[in-house]
Amino acid sequence: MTYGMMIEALAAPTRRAVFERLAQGPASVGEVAKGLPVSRPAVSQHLRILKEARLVSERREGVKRIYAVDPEGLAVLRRYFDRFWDQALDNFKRSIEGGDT
Amino acid sequence: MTYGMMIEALAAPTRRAVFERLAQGPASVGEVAKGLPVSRPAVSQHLRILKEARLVSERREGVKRIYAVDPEGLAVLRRYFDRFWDQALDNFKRSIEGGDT
DNA sequence: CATACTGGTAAGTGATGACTTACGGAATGA
DNA sequence: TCATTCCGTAAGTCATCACTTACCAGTATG
Repeated sequence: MTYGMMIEALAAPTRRAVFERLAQGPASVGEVAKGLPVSRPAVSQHLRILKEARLVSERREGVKRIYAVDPEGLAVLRRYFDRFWDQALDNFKRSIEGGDT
Repeated sequence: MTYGMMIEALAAPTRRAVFERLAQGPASVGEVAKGLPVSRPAVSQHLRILKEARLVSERREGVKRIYAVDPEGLAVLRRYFDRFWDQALDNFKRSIEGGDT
């Protein structure tokens, strides 16, 4: 069910923006907040959700906390959609072959 | 921005269940509703969202409406995640190569 | 110690959204 | 035409959630 949390995490536009920012490269909370039209606490809350969903990881560096996307989490999501992709192609093929006996 | 609508569409658990049911094969509204713990109108509303997001397509068959997943929509989502996958691998490589001089 | 950064947490608010029941409307079969 | 089956839509409700401001804790630097 972990992919469920991931999809829900990426559903909120602002949170998706946070994630896409981190995809460009690791950043601190303040750095992410600077590029977004929301407050820093809002970003902090979004990062918590993303971290719980295993989409980003946190690394402490002195007084800062550096967040980065977690490749393993992304892999889970990719596998999820790949599965449906295969099923969809299967169904599509079957429907063409007129197999609705 | 169409992938945004898609992710938001798949965020709701019930709606994701509707989509996953259709991934197994096309079905009518009633058939989908029969396998879920929600009312038929609820399923109907979910299907509308999924259709607007281009994740499913509708085909009229007599008095019935057959819904099926739209492979093109799925392709858009896959491309979206593939892009981040590539970026994530790039960042990962860079971080290993100790490039934080 | 005092100050200035960092950032997580609490509490409150306004909006969104996922449901329900009730209804209407189109196609089939007698 | 009448009844039946299929389904979308309207309206209302309850919960969730994304955001704000205010506050507090930890780490450097004078």
